[in-house]
Amino acid sequence: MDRSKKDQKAALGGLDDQIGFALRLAQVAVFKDFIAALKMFGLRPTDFSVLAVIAATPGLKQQEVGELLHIQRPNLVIILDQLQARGLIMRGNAPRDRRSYALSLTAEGEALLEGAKIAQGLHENRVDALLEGFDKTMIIAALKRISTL
Amino acid sequence: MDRSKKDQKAALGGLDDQIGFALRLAQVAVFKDFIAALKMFGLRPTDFSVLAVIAATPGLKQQEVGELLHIQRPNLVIILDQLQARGLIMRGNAPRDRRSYALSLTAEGEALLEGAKIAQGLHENRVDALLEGFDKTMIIAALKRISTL
DNA sequence: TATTGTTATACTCTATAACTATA
DNA sequence: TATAGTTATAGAGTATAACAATA
Repeated sequence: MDRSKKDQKAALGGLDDQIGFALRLAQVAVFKDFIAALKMFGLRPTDFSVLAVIAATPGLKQQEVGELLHIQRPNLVIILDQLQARGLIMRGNAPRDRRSYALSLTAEGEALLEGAKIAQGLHENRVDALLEGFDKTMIIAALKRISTL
Repeated sequence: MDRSKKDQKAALGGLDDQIGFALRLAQVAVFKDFIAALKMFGLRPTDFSVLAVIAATPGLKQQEVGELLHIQRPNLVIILDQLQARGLIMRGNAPRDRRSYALSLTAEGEALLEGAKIAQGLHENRVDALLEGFDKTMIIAALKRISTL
């Protein structure tokens, strides 16, 4: 171990051995890159995830989307308003419940999501390149386990 | 693989294979537990990290603390104001630069940090318990690597 | 001129209470 | 009485510009 690394470790007072500290720094770095990757589509990470979930299961209600992505219902309303104003999603009639909407993507939404997914793949490749020598599948499994805390 | 897990995977539209999505959920879960662990000390994660860094290297300037923890200088001012108002830190005179302060913990700050570090250890143990079967050292190494993105 | 700490401010995210229309 | 979506709002956390004191 070289001197500069030892010094940094001392300077952080044991912080860099904390899983939470390491998680936060990693998450900030990955989101920074992901946000940049989505910028040309006018999407934020949350927008992307909402579109992806609706595309995977058309007909979903707002509450169901919120539960899947851990987005509070009031906050999801704003996000969907914006996506709808851009013509990316539709709030269709739900089969037998006039309180809720059946969400779906427009053709434009499908097209944009397809492009965004390519950008997301390139972003993921950049992360993968850094993880050479690590078992990414195992890392994601560990992260999912941690999420159950 | 059982049916419910397959369904969930489909419903998330591939999102749960994204490193960023997994990172975010894990970070939220860990911070939720960490925030709860620190609550009885009246500290937030950021307060804890600031105290830990100052304790590790007394005499640090505000800017140096900000660089170590990725906290913008204006935001750090507020945090230090609060810690100082509680009598946990001191803004001493810097040796040969009257623009900056030499930061240090008060005796009270040292005592509080010691207690908080114990709580942090218990928190870390809870995470470790979940990670049985995983190589935590390798996971943290991977997270640090990801942070260089 | 450049830097340290500061003030003011704004923007995003997230969280909660209360309303409406339906069930 | 409960639920889905909505509105309004409040609280974190984070970001930038500009100023005073000092280098």
